[in-house]
Amino acid sequence: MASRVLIVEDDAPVRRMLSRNLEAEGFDVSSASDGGRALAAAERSTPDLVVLDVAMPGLDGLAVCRRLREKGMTGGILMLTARDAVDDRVSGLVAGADDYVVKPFAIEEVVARLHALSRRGSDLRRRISYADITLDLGTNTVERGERGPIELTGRERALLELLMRDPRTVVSRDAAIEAIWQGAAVPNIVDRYVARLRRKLGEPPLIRTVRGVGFMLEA
Amino acid sequence: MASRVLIVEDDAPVRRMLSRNLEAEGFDVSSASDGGRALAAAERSTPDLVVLDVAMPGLDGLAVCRRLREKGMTGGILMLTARDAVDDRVSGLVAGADDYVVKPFAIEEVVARLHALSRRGSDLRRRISYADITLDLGTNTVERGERGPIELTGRERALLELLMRDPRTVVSRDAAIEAIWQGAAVPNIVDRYVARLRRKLGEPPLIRTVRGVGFMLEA
DNA sequence: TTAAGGCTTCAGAGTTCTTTCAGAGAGGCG
DNA sequence: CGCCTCTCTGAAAGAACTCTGAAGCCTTAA
Repeated sequence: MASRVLIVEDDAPVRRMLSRNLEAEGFDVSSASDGGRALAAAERSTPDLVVLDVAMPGLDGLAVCRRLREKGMTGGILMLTARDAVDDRVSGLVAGADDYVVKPFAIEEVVARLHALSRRGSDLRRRISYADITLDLGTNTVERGERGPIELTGRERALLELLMRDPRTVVSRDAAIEAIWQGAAVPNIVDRYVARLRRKLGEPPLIRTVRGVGFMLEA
Repeated sequence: MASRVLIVEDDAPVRRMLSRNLEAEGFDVSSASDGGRALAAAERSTPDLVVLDVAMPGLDGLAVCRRLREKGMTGGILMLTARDAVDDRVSGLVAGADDYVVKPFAIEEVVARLHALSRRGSDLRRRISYADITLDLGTNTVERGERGPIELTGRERALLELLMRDPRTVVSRDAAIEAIWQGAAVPNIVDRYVARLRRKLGEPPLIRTVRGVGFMLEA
């Protein structure tokens, strides 16, 4: 009952090194050299764990992570990020990663974290709260006070999560489009989703617009 | 303008070691030995940065972190977590921490991360103050003493910022028009916005007219 | 293949901000 | 005290920004 690990890493030597070591640790390893292949591989046989390099040509780690979660992958995802790229780590968690290791890494570190993730299993339900709302990242639902669960679509959840990560801090349309749409969208799309969130979240209003700047979460 | 750091750590030797080293690094250090005291200390003088041990008797680091954020603390929070406690790190970030260091840590690591956070924080949420007013450049709001937040429009904020950059220094209409309107406007526009700021900022008056010259900020 | 739901864009309505003007008000000087 | 200049303010037109309904496209599920 070995955990199946999928390694996604474009650098062949690193990939092989990981592969070798994780196999030696008793994991059932498969690997992919880019984002597209990773998604295909995950489609074929859902891995229990994924080791994902953030920086890759083509579909990058964040995008892969997002897609995996959208497809219902619930296992642990360990990101490999560049040193000091704090933003990567945060975006990684936003995209649905569970933990990360900074490159260059000690292989023991990766092994230890994977074991931890595997132990933790898939019963994890990450949630974030602010004021009287709680967003369940596992099920894309929000609870507000005593009100029953409100179901969100993928985009709605992504935007709400972005706002909840930094409450009382303005998020510009550009920043949101960068984070959620990878820069490819009309600014108005943010307004559209803010409107939907406002309607779904009900009263009293939580999302405040700061004219000329963007939107922010505030109780 | 040293960054004020609050250290929250129940283990006295570790706390003293941190305190000594961070002071040597030029931080303005205060410390607390448990969660309750930490919140009280943060209440008294809002720190720019917080170093927070996750594992503490009573109110633990995660709870403290959450409370601090709820209270509007916007500075960087660095968590100290136990090795292999992956859940702690993730929950820490979810609770609002900005980064973490694994125990046992090298003091250099802590110092480096704090500097990084201090740098990041300063351009994420910049604020400038003079007398009893504080202008939040991120949200275009002003707070005056105990009064609630006053929202400014883009032009109002630009003008107030200009005045606050050099308090007690006269800014001529031409200079203001040059800086804010790129030279394309009637001098009277400045009067118009000074009037609005005066009304919004209330009593006692802060913007003084220097007849024949311009305006200046003075308590 | 159809149906349903989500995603995105567009255009018009609604709201808020910006700018100008003109006249009232205040200050300084002979 | 009177005059002249500079400053202040209300009103209003115009510009900019935000919000929302509607419609088309795409993906997924049946």
